[in-house]
Amino acid sequence: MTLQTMKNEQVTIKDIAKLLGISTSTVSRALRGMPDVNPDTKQAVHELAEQLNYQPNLVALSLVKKRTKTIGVIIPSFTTYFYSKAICGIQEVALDAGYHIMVCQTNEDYKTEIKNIDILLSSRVDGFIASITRETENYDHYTQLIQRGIPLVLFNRICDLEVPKVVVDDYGGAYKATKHLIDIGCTKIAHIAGPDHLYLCRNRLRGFLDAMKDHKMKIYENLVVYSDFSIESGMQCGRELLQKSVKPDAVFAVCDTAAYGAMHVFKSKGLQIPADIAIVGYTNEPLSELTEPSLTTISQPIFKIGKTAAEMFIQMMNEGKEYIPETRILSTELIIRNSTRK
Amino acid sequence: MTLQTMKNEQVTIKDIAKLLGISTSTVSRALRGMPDVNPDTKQAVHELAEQLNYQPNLVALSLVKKRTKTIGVIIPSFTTYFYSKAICGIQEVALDAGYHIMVCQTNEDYKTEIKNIDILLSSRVDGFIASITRETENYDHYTQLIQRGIPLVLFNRICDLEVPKVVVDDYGGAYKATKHLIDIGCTKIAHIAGPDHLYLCRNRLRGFLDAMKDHKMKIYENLVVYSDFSIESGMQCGRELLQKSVKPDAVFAVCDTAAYGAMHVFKSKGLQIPADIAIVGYTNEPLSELTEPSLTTISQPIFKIGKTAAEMFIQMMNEGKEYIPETRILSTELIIRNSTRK
DNA sequence: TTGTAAGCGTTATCAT
DNA sequence: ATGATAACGCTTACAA
Repeated sequence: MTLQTMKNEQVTIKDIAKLLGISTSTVSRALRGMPDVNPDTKQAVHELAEQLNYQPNLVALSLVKKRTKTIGVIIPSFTTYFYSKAICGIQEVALDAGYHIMVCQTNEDYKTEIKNIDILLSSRVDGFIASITRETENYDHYTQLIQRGIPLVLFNRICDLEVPKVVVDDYGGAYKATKHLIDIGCTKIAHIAGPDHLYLCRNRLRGFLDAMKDHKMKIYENLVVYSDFSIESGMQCGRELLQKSVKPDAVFAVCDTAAYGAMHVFKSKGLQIPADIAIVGYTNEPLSELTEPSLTTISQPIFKIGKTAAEMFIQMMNEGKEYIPETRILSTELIIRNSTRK
Repeated sequence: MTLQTMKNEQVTIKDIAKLLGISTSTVSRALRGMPDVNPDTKQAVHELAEQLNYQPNLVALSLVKKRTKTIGVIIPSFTTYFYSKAICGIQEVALDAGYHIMVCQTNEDYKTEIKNIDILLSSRVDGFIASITRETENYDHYTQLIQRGIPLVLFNRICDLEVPKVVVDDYGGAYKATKHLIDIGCTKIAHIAGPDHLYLCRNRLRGFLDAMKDHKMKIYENLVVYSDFSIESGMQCGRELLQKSVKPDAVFAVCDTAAYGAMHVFKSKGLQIPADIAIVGYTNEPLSELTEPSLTTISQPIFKIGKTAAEMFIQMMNEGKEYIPETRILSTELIIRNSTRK
């Protein structure tokens, strides 16, 4: 019966030391491959560690090093494709760099956002990668992090703070989408916007408006309606638009899900897409290829957004105070599908 | 300038003790609301703690208590609706019980599954809630956990181990789905199955076959084709089915995503759904309501699955060796939509 | 009611 | 090249 089968407990550096009749410091040094340790000792330690299936106790390490190598990630929702995909990117980079992630969702609730930060803080995460809720208008909880010198990277849903950020070119994407609708001959173009105090939404709205202006299109102010990104609110917006005095012949939606909702309403009212009304979304979710008709959209490099955010986080950790916040803007691509192929 | 603004470091029990001129043990006791501590002292401690914004250091607590109050969660993929929703349920219960979760995805890769367990183990998670990959055929890594007395709860994708499990009534759901197709008059019913060594898939297949037998339907063996759950493989299966000598007039798919793929292929080949071919899926993803036609499906209480798994985990943690593994089978519901409304 | 001291698993600073 | 020892922040006997 070996040591490990005898007791349930994980093997520690002490066990190895005792078994080898040496001190824990020597074992520690050997394990970490430090110089100034006898090759024979080193080998013996490694062999025994292997044999006993020794796993360093990260909890103890965290306590002494005063850092947990854990990144707190705050997102609005797990079930939104964008965020689940972004997490993939974050985790890939994090694990490669020896970091773990701990993810909390806010459910778009400001209070929950604050609570999540607190929860993660008491777990002593080394810092945060976050996307703010659509409700958040007060950034004190984030400002406090900055003041306390706790690394913070914002992605996608950012706000006006002196921290590294990763976003896509929301303005440019929206501009491209709108121009595309103009190019195919639409004249009464509507926009299903998102929550107004998110930069992301304002930028997409600006891109829409500027594209319209630049191409001398008449802007119908009441053809801009507001959604909360969800399918349901997309449906609501679709219904709203159909009741306007000016009937739109195209819609640019702030995201694919809102577009799905609107599209569904249009079809159920007997409208032909794109003949009667063309639609463009934003994000390029996997299903956008399969909707009927398939959805023209702006694709975002979501995985890369996550990766970039994590890379910036780790750089920030490594460089400490020297690190100068930078905003990385990734580019988007117009994917033309049947919802705009007249 | 107060203590906390002076130094970046988090306030500790020592700081409070020093400031109050008492010992750390008293502070600790006061903070935890233990009896036998002078009400005045207790109040002073609480007030100062509040004022200094003291947050207990969970890392230190974990070290002394030899448990981290963290659950390792292993899922095939973040971006699959089912798992992201299940995580919501898990996290809700976990947070309420003072637990944190640390989620890793396997990407359906067996080696990654093993690696994830290792990673989480070195973080000293208290146990695991897991769904195995579709590749996993060897369960040694899980058996080792059990032997070491580390709590494990399996959900959805389970295997034959003596641990608590949460599943839906896969057999019954499949039976209901198939019977529905029979009821509406289909006679050549195909099944898009999933990876054969997942119980979940075998049970759905059995449910399908039994429903057919019980209703004296002719079973066309080569109308059972295998997918890997993805949209793409659903498309592949759809194409396959159309090439069979016997043309199916209905399909029961192992999951909604595979159904989406098949549906897309059928439509692109000019088939009318459900007139030419009816379709039923499994899971009831949010989008299944919006597909064209909307998808009849078996809805699963995903959030509840997650919650139940977490509840069982916590019960297991609390009861320790006394806990007797139990398998909770949640029921499903047939949601009839247009893909089967002839 | 409160304080002292040991311990959780590790690293780091001195000695030796 | 190696060993003691203190420290990380907290809990917990045991003393007082």
